[in-house]
Amino acid sequence: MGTITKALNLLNHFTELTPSIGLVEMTRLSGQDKATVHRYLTELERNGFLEQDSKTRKYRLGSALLRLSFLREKTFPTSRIIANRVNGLSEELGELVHASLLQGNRLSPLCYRDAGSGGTRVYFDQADMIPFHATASGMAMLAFGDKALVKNALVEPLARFTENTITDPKLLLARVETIRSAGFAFSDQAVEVDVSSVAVPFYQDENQATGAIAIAVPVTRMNAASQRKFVHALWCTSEAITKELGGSLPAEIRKIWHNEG
Amino acid sequence: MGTITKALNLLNHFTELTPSIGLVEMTRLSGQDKATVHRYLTELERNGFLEQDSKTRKYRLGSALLRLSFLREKTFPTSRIIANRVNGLSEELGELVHASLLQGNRLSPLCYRDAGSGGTRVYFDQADMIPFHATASGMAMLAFGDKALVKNALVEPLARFTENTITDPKLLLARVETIRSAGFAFSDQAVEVDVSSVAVPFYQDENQATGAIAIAVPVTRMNAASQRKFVHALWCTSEAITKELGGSLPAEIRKIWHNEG
DNA sequence: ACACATGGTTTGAATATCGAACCATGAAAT
DNA sequence: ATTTCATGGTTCGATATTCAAACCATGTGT
Repeated sequence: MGTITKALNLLNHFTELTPSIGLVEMTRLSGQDKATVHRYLTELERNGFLEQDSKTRKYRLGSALLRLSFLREKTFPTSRIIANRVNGLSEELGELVHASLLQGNRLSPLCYRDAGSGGTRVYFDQADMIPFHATASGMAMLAFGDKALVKNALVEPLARFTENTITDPKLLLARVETIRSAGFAFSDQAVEVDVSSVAVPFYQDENQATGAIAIAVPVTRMNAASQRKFVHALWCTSEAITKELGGSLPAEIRKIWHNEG
Repeated sequence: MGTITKALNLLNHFTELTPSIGLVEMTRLSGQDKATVHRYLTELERNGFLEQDSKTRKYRLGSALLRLSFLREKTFPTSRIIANRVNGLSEELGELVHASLLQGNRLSPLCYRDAGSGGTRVYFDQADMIPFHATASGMAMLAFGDKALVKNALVEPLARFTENTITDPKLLLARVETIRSAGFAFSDQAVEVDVSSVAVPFYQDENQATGAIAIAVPVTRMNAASQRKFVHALWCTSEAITKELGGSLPAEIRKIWHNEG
């Protein structure tokens, strides 16, 4: 692991709950030496990736990120494309729809839209990390993303969120296989009681999935018929997103989706 | 200059016109060795700061930037705060208002809003770099930002855009002094014929300006009376932005603005 | 088949990074 | 006022990473 990776990893310690971090705290979080961390932090700051509060001396994410994110979105509008489709689907179905993007071993929410059907809404927290083994989106990534993801998901014991969370690695692998042949991922109250989801992957190229789009509903609204409807809608939307992103569905995926549809 | 800075600088070569760059091209642009650049690029890619097109093998800005930008904006909503004020001011005056942020030696546009009064609009290009010596915003940064900016602005010869562009370093320094005592920056057709602007800085702390907010109008609508109106409006808006960003106006600035207002 | 450009990899030599120990400052506590 | 603790920040010799030149592999147009 090179210097650049180590430095950039510091940025991942900023979260919604800890938006600014001091030097010593960051050394604790990263497990590296204080002098090293300090050099990294100041160098990141000089480049606008961090800012330092002049009073508390704590560091926070910097405005260079805004500029580069803007530019990326202007020249390669992933976010806009996906958000449009998410909104469209949510409106069409009247349910909560959300999309997440994979980066490395991290799956993070990109956008969501709740049409607010019937008053019951599902909580969904943005800009945080999504656990792979307990969500439909995460399972979709394990099944259709880079093969290495599965191994990586098992290095740590699987956290339990509810009674339904899969914590046995063997069961998880079996579930991944099921999902692969079904062409969609599903999760029943595995991260939160009363919430069921289905998810499908989308592609930026024709190899591995780069993200997933999911529908989450109160468990009372999920049955065989509604699930079929949701999955079909997701398949269509994913195909549209994939096309707009300049990717294409892998042959085996296309086969499943079109035969079952 | 450390490794991190050199690697991060590669990101700055992506522009709206060159949104994806290959290895050799990047070597040329950065002036560094090919092996080095390749290591940097792959390491940036592994962290999601770049993505590589699977066909052309070119690199483009990655989605980690979206995630981090999102998080920054959620925990420290610079962009939202400024955009709100820009919109408000533009609506109030019916003129084009824009804001830019300083990062290092780079001034880049953050947002703009043209209320579209009278059909005449001013062209404004986002996500690019703003020249310091030829714009009101840039001059505001030279006058009220980090003192080192002025030196840095003079290392290269001053590019000429129109007949009115200041290209003589001595004249530039004199102009900076004028602006400092006036409390606002102005520019008359220095970057584009027929466009006049006024600009004032805003602050995230109480030392140096971190950005500028400006009004650009067709030269026919700029006279002593309208300029006074624009400057006054900018002062109020900057004070509001500065406060919302958690900063405060330096004593000497406050004195000028309140006495003249 | 050939030249040429691209992406990517290897090598010893050079250089920048690492990290233990150190300094400086400020806030509580005695 | 002095001590203590925690913080941010700096120094410097050992060492691990980066550098740059040469090389390989692949694809493309002639």
